[in-house]
Amino acid sequence: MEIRSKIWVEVDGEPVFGRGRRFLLEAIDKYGSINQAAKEINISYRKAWSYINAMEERLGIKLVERRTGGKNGGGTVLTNEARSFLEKYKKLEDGIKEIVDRRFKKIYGQ
Amino acid sequence: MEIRSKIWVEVDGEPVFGRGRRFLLEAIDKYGSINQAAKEINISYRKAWSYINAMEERLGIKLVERRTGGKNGGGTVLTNEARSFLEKYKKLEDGIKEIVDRRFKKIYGQ
DNA sequence: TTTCGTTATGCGTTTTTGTCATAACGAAGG
DNA sequence: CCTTCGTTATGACAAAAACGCATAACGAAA
Repeated sequence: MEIRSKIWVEVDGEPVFGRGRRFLLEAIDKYGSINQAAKEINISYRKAWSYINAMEERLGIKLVERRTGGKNGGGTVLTNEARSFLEKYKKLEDGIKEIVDRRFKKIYGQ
Repeated sequence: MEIRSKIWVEVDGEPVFGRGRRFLLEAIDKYGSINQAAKEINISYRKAWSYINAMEERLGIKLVERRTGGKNGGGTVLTNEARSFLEKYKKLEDGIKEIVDRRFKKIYGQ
């Protein structure tokens, strides 16, 4: 028996950002490609693409700069707004899991 | 933009108990009836029934005592094990939301 | 034996989620 | 000029999960 927790951001009651999308943006930042990022975190490109579109629409922020075609087929880089948003989310999330785990051990014991 | 959080218990990687099921058990305790409880928390009886079955199977604990037929058509009461489990979960959950909200205000607020 | 409000459950429908196939793009190199 | 390559971009179908309707069974009391 284990405890799990998650936190996420909503806009108008619709989920807009959580741990999965955090990993997606971080992977895009690392690889410069939605395609590679999706492989890294084990989701389909289609899904990654849908996530990004939904996030941008709901947040009203342009998160990525996409280039299609060209050398290496193109690519995608994070905007400064995306980096800033990501940082805030990381601050929010980091440490929560530890707090929850500690409580779990204390209450359920051993 | 608002923050949301949830915690839940898993067994073998399968979710087994969370806020919704907490409310369900509490409502059963209050009304002595799965049917009334389901109405109270706005889910179908079918769903409530499925939840209970899955919980009991995965936890390996008998959570409710069901009686069918008879005066008032029967009813359902919580077992002592269920009450004990519920108490632990409430201890675990209560306060987490406040911690998360405080962080959110601090990081995103004003 | 009728009534009543439960529990119990099969099954078709709807909604959501996931996956596959394929087009478009455009810089670089031949 | 045109082929190549690894991207981005989407439609359309498939699979899975969730939903909820319809109906049976139950048994104490009147």
